[in-house]
Amino acid sequence: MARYNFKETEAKWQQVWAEKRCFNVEVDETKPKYYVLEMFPYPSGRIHMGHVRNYTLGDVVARYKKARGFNVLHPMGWDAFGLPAENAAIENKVHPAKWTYENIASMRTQLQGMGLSYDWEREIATCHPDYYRHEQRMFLDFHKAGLAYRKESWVNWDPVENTVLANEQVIDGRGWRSGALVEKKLLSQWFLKITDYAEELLQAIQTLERWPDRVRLMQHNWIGRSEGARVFFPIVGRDEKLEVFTTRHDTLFGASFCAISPNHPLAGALAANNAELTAFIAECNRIGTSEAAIETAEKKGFDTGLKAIHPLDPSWQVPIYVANFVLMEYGTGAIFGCPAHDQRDLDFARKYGLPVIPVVKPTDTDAVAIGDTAFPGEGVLFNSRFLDGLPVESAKTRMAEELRRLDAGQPTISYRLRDWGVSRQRYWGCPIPFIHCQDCGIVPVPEQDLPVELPEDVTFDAPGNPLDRHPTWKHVSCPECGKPATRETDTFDTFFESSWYFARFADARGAEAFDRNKADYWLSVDQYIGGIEHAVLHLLYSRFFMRALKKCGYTDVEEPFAGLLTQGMVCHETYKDENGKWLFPSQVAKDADGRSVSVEDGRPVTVGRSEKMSKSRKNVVDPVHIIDSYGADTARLFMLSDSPPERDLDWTDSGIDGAWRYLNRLHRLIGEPSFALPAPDAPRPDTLGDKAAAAEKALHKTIAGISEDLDKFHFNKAVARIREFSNLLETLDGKTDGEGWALRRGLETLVQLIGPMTPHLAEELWALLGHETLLAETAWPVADPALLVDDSVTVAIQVNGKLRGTIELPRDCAKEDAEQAALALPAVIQQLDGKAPRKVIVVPNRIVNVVG
RNA sequence: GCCCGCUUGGCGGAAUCGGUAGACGCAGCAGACUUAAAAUCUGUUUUCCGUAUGGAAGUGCCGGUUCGAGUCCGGCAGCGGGCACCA
Repeated sequence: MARYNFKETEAKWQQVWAEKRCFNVEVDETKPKYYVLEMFPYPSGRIHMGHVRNYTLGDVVARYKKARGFNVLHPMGWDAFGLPAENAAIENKVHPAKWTYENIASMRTQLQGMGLSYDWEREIATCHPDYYRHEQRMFLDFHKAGLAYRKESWVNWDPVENTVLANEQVIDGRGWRSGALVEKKLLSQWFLKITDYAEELLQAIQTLERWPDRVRLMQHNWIGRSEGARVFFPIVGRDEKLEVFTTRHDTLFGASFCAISPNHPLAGALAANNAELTAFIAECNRIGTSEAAIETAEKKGFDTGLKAIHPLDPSWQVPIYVANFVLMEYGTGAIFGCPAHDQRDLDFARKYGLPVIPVVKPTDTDAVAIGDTAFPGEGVLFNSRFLDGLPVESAKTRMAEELRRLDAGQPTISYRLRDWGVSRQRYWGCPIPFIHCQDCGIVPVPEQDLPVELPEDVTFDAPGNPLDRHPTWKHVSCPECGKPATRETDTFDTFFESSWYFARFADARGAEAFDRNKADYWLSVDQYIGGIEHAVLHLLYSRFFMRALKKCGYTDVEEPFAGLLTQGMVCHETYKDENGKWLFPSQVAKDADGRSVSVEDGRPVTVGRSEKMSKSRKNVVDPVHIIDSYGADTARLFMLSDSPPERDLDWTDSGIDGAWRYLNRLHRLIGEPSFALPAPDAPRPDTLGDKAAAAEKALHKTIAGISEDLDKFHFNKAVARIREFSNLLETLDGKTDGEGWALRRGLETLVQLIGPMTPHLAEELWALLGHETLLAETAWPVADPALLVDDSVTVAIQVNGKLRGTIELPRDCAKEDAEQAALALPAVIQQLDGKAPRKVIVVPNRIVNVVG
C-alpha cells in the first residue's frame, strides 16, 4: 500500500463534514449542551503556532464531547478591531477595513485546512457594523444605568506625532516612531464603573471552580481588596486637611512624613506659584503611564515645605512631600510614611534624612534597631502610647476607634481595581455613540440612529485620529436642540468587543445582540481555552460585562466562562549568525559534524535557547508550511503530544517527524494488517487465548484511561496511551485463538480514541475498517468495568524506605500475608541481618516497608 | 518594583491521595533488511562503581516533617507570564 496521502484524505473529509453539516448546531433541549470556545484571534493575516495549539486543544474537546453525546457549540470569529490595522494603513497605505477583511479571508482558509469542527455559519467579525451596533446600544444602556461616565485621565502623548501612544508604543520613554520623549497628558475620557462590582467580582471568584487556581489568584490580587483606614492630617496654615489611606494605621505613631501624588490637587495648587515644584511634577509625568514604569523608576520626592499635623498629637508635625511613587488612582492619592515598617518608606526616609521611629517589635525579641531593612511583620506595639503592648491586629482596631472618636479618620476598604477606561483616540475601533453639544453637553446618539458607522473615506497621512480631522463625519446636529454639534471621535478599547462575543455566538445572525432563550441555553461557556496572558484583563472585563448586561436586562448569566484552560506558549530555539543577526529556522541547517550552519553560506550559527516564537527573533515556523508538508493531523498530534497544554511547548523538527511517523505507522497497521482481520460484525469468540485476553483487558483500560485524560485535558498522556496500546496491538500475530477478533476490536477502538486528535486520518481508517457511518457522528466507546481490575498486583518491598524488591500478590490480600511475603524475601532477610524488624508498614496493593 | 507561575535523564515529559522515579516519545548507540540510500524493523540508553549477580547516588539549591518526599512545610536561586492604550 502506498504511503498515507494526507492531502487527498484531509481535503476529502473536510468536504464531507461540511456537506453533511456535521458541526452546525441548533438549540436542542433533549440533549445536554456543551459550549467550547477558544479565544478568537486578531486577524493578522497568517495563523501562527499559538493558534494551531489553541484551536487543536479546543477541537479535541469539541469532538470528544460530541462523541460523548453532548450538543456541542464550537464557533469561531475575528477580534477584528485594533492597532495593527492602523499601523498597516500607515506603513502600506492600505485601508484598515480592506486589510482586515483580506486577512480574515486568508486566515479562515488556513484554519479550515486544520479540520476544526467549527460551526462556520456563526462566524463573526467585530469590525462589522452588524456586530458593533449592538455594543453601541449596550453602551447607551450602561450610561442610562449609571455604569458609564466621563473623567479625566492620563495618556502617553507623543508631542511630535501629536498622537496618543499605547504602552507598547512607548520604548524607553520615547515614541516608537518619532523617538520623541513621551509626555503624560490629561484627556477627558469614557470609563465603565467596574469598581461598582469589585466586591462581587472578588467574591464570585470562589464559584469559578473549573478555573486554574493561579488565574483566580491573579484576579484576586488584581482587584486588591485591602482593609485600612482613611486618616485626616490637618495642614499647618491651611484650612484643608490631607486625607491619606493606609492599611497600617496601627503604626501611626511611627509616622515621619506624608507624601502626595504629583497629580494630587494639592500638588497642583502648590505648583501654581512654585517653579521648582512645577518642574518636579513635569519630571514625574515623563515616566510612562504604566505601573511597571512608575514602580521601577527611582523613588524621588520634593519637599513642599508644608507641614502636616499628626492626627493624634497637635504638637507633632511631619513634612509633606510630593513623591513620584504615590499613585493618584489608588486610595486617596496621599500616604503617610512609616519608615520603620515599610521598605519603600524606609528607602525614602534614608534618602531624605527623615526620622525612623520603630513602633512594632517581634514578640520573641527586644531588638528594634532598624538598619536598611524595614520590619513589616507581625508583632507587638511599643512607643505608641495607648497602643503599647497590643498585637498589630488589635492595635488597628483600637486606633480606628480612637480616630473615629477624634473625628480624624475611619476604617475603610480600598480596592486596587480601577475603573475601566474605554476611550481610544483611534480610527479602527467601534465609534462611541455620543454627541458633544455646546448647549446640551454630552448627548447620547438616539437609538434609531444606530449604528454610528465608521466613515470609509479616511487618510492616514497626517498624525492624530482620522475621525477627528474627517471633513464631515463628526459634524452633526444635536439630537436635543438641533444646533450644530460634534460626534465623539474616540472609539472603544478593543477589550469591549471581546467582552461579549461569546454571547453573540449563541445567536450570531440575530437582530438583537443575542436572543435571550438561545443565550440562556448555550451560556455559560463550558470550556474556554486561551493564553495565560489574558488571565486578568480580558477575563475580568468579560466577567464585569456580563454583570453590567444583566443589570441592563440583557441576560441572567453572570459568569461567562464556567471552565478555563490556559495554554502555554509555543517556543523555538533562536539562531544568530556571526554578525549577531537573527535567522529563521529555515535558514539554518546542520553540517556533517552536526554543527549548526547557515544554509546560505555555510558559516557557523549560534544556537540560542528556546523562547516564545516571535517575529522579532525570527524563531517562527509557519503552520501553513507544516500543514502543507505533513498535513493537519500531524501538526495537531504534535501539538498534543509530550507537553501538557498549560505548559510551554517546544517546537522541534524531530517532534513533528515523530508525529508524522506515527500516523503512517497507524495507517499501515490498519491498511496492511499482519494477518487477515475477521469481518466487522464477527462475534467475540467464546474463548480468547492469553494474548488476546490480555489485549482485551488493555483495550478497556485504554478506553477508561483516555476518557479520563481527555476529561482532565491531559492530552499528552492520552497520546502516550494511544501509542502504548498500538505497540501492544503490533505484537498480536494471529497464532492463537481470538487474536483476530482482539485485533479488529483494538484497531477500531484505537481509531475512535484518536479521532478527536487526528480526525482526518481517523475518519479514513474508520471507513477502511468497513464502516459506512462517519466517525465524527459515532458515539465514544465504553469501557467494561469488569475488565479494568487485575487479580494480582505488584507490591514494592522496602527496607527503611529503600526498594529491595517486588513481589506479586493477590489483589486485596490480607496485610499479614503481605508482611509474611515481604519478610521472606531474601534481600529483606539479608538487610535485617538477623534482627527483628521494629515495625512493618503495609499499604495494601502498593508497598510493604520493613523498618529495621 | 509588585503579582502569578515553572524547574524531573542528552531533550519533551510520566509518576491518581505522601508509597517501585524516568511511562510514552525525541535524539543517540548497536544490529537487521538493502548493491546503496531512504523508509521500516529489532535491541539498548538516568549517572557512577563493577566482567557480572549487584551496589551507590539521583527530581534547581539549602534545611525541615515522615516508616517513606518529585509530591508537604520554611528559605534561596534561575527562568518565564501579567502590570490597566498589544491582543
